This record gives sequence, structure tokens and C-alpha cells, in this order.
Amino acid sequence: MIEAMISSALPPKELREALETAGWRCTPQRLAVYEHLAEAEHHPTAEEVYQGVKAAIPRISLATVYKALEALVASGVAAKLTTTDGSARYDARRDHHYHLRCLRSGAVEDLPTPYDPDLVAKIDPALLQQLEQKGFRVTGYRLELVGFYEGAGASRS
Amino acid sequence: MIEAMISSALPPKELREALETAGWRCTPQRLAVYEHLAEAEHHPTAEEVYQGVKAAIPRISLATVYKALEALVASGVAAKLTTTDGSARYDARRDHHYHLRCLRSGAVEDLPTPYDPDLVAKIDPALLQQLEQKGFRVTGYRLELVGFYEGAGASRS
DNA sequence: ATCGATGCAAAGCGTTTGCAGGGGT
DNA sequence: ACCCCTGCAAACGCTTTGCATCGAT
Repeated sequence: MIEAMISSALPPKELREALETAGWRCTPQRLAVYEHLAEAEHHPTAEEVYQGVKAAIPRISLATVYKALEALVASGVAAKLTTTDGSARYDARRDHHYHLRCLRSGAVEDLPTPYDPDLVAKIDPALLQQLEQKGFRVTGYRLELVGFYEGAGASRS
Repeated sequence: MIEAMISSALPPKELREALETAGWRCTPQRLAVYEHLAEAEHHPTAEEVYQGVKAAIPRISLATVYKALEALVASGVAAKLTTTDGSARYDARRDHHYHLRCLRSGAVEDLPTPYDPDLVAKIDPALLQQLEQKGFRVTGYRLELVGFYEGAGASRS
């Protein structure tokens, strides 16, 4: 399980390349932030990344973590997830996945699923045309499956 | 178009019932916030709702708008949308729709689309079985199409 | 009379920015 | 030598909270 996540992380050499192609330098801080992100089993906040990376780089500042996360997202090796609560969460997974949102607990889980460029067309062939007429070009999608685990008791507020 | 949205809003009587069932009072401010939300063509931020509702209730405060939105969400008649940028957006539509997220402006738009109970099966027949084996019952989905309007200038940093 | 709701102002919190010093290229 | 990056602190914007007052039941 953990192996699978670590193995999905970019090796340092490729990370460096991704950063530099996008016009950023590859620094020890950014590498550490990326590695923490790639090894995380959940989607950490900036603060959580900060706390985790301090083990490797004690003098790192929270501002640097924010800037590193920005660089990683801009380089396409990490994603900033949309959230309802105040703080953003980050994701370094490279494989495409859906989210599974539990109505009972509110938890969000990853569901590994290959990215399907034709998904929209598959769902509704007329939809893409309709969007293109509006001038909207679809570059991706996010699918969230909502439901609940049967049997488990509710734990909502 | 606007008619269709207004007609999807709850009438005041039902709104009152929804609020009071959840333990909130139905006040003029909350009614006005709900109506502004239900008639909006996009998903306004709290600030936008505030500006809009001031026309009807000039002395309303931003704090009251936030509290009203909280009451509406807790009563199940509105939803707080997840966002990447700083401010939250709200939605009072009851009919099913996808979201269109613009990568350039961050705006979220509705895309009216009938709810398709078989959408997941249509995408991947094996997926439902896989989920049921996990004990997860899918009761709904949220689909967000990400992209951008062609031609318009970028406004990202 | 009670208890929640309002409006105002101030505080809170996540995030961003200005700036001086430091390091890679 | 240049320019980007770092770390610190201050600023910023969205949201929440404390509190006195108001209003409905």
C-alpha cells in the first residue's frame, strides 16, 4: 500500500526536470516538500506538510512551504484540491483517480481509475458540441461518487 | 432561463419549514439570502450575496449573510461548494447539474444535465461491482468539467 | 420574559507579500 | 555578477466571534 504510493512518486531527477522546465529551481526545500507529499497517505494541508518537512529541514519556514507547493502545482507534479473547509489540501499522486465521498462521515477517499479522455463524449456525445459552441474547451474532469458504506453507523455532526 | 431557475427555488413556506425543522428561525434576512441564491445564475460568494441582498435589506450585515448561509446549508436547502481559491461559493439549485470550472478565472458555472442513475455503470461497468464488494453504495455523483473559455485572455498570475 | 437573530467591530486563521540576506548557475 | 530562493515578519482577505440591542414567541 505504502509502496504503491511511494513508487508513484517521481524520482528526484524527473522532479528536477519538471520544475526546471516550468522555470523553477529544484531546491532541497522543494524536493523535501514533494517527497513528503508523495509519501503521504492522505491529502495534507500546507501546515501538515510544514510540520512533516521540519524533520528533514528544521529551519524551513511556512512561507517557503507555500511557495514550494505553488511551484509543484505550477509544474504539474502536484495538485491543489478543492475543499469546503478553510485550508487547501495537496496531492502529489500522478495516477488519475476519482473521489469517493461518504455521506455518513464526510470522509473523502481515493478511487484509482485511469483517466479517460473520452469520458465526456461517452456520457453525452452532444454535450461536448454544446460546450464548444459556448467556446468552452474541456481539458479534464473530476468525478466524485457520493454514497455510503453499508452497515456502518452514521457519525455526522 | 431565469424562469427555470426561479421555478426551481423553494417557495417561502417550504423554506420556512426546512429551516424550522432543522432548528433555525425563518427571518427576512435568511429569506432574502435564499432568494438571491436561488435566482443567481452563477454561484455567488458570500460577499456577492451581501451586495445583492443589500438592495432588499440595506442594513443587513455581512456577518448576518454568513450566518444565513450557514443556516441554509445546515437545513439542506443550499450547498457550499468546494473551491481552490480563497472564498467559498454557494448554490441553492435543486435540479441536477454538472459544474463547469474555468481554469483561468476560477469561476464555477452550472451545466444543466439530467441525473443519470446509470452514469457510473455507463462509464465503467466493473466499477460498481468493485465498489459494492467494498460495501460502498453509490447514491449519487458530482461531475465537474474543467477547462477554459477559448479566446478570453488569461488572468492567472 | 426568554431566547435566538441582527449588526457592528474586532479577532482569527490560512495564505500571500516585502524585504534583506544567501546560494546556485 | 546575476537572479532566484529562503526565512522572517508584516500584511491581506475571507470568515468567525463577542457583545449589546432587537424582535418574535
